[in-house]
Amino acid sequence: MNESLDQLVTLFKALADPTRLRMVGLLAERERCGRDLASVLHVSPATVSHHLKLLRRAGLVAESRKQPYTFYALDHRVLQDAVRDMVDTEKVQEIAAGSGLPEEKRKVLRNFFDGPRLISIPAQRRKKEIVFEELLRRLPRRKEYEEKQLSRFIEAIHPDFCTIRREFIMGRYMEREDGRYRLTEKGRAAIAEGR
Amino acid sequence: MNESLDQLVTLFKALADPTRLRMVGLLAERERCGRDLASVLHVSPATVSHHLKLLRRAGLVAESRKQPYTFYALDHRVLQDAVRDMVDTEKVQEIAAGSGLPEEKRKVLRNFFDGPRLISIPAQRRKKEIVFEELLRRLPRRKEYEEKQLSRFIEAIHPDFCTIRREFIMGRYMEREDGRYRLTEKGRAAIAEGR
DNA sequence: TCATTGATTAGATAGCTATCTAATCAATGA
DNA sequence: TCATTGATTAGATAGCTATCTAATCAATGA
Repeated sequence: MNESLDQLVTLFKALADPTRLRMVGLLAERERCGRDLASVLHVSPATVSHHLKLLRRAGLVAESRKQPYTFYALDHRVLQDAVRDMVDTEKVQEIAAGSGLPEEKRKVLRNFFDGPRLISIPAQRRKKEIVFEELLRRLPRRKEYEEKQLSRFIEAIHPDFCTIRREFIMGRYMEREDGRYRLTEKGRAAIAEGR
Repeated sequence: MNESLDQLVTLFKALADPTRLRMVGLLAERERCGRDLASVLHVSPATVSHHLKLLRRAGLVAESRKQPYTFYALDHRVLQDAVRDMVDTEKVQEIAAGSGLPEEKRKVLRNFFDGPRLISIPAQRRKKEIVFEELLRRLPRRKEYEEKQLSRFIEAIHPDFCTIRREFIMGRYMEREDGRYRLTEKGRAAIAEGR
């Protein structure tokens, strides 16, 4: 799940340096030996070797030994695959998601939320739980909320603030006293744990 | 000319860190405020602020203030444009080229070389000069070359090694003594300067 | 066998960077 | 007016990294 994140980071790290990026450009043009690269880039052969190691690690170079030279060329595939992922918004989302919540929660949240707004209140107990904990997380953090204030916050996410406010109490995420609402221990834990 | 290299490096640097890459993923999903990002990513708000600065610098985020929050969202355009450049081999070549040789030389070399091989020997004096200096650069570096050896090296690049070998002498890039060839001062300068 | 030559590795170093805590800022609501 | 809250900045620090020189390796040709 996290592999793809690490792999992408390795790739972007490889490209995140002017010398290496120029190397990539040079190798895209034609294969070149290390000595040539060093002289074109005005760095020492040792430095070229160092950069090649990082490019290799990212899977960007193909090499062929022809004594006394080693010729390096760009392997476009890795670059193109990765780069295509970044154009696809869905794929980009997965990068973050993969290393965050477990599959189940992500799916539920995706189904019931439309960006900032809740589409509908789930009926199933488990799904309801996931959604309500997310709602909790999205509230501005206050030591306590007045009923009117809390309702306003909820309304920004879903019109039926009455039901949701009531569910917060019934689910023991919040407790109410004198018309004031406060997070319970369980509520605070859900916020912290969820993410 | 170099702007595009620097811009790309800035972009890849922005993406070359697991925390930031996850931020990009999260912001691709929907806009989020700083506090949320901090809690999802398990880092301090200060760290989020730091990363946002780098993402902003790369042109990756759009923000909208809604007291007391600032909401950040991914601006896909920059990412997609840049990333598309990397899929296009020609564009990638330009990255390196732009920050190397002047326009004229690049054009001549592109026209007369097909990767590792010389297509034809230019007739125009200026173009000939550019091409011969490139040939010189591509020879294995030796203190001196025997005629046969030199011919073999040249032949790997173009079949008419006789003409080219002769031109090396006539252009004063090399001098010949006892059937042995050596680079002149001018020859060495051309190699060093050219790149 | 030894000198040459391209590539890599080891070791050093200056400069960068991800992260934190603490301080400050800016807006809000009590 | 003051406490709260989210965001940013200042300053510190541990760890990373681009680069170099020097040493070593590996193949070749004299």
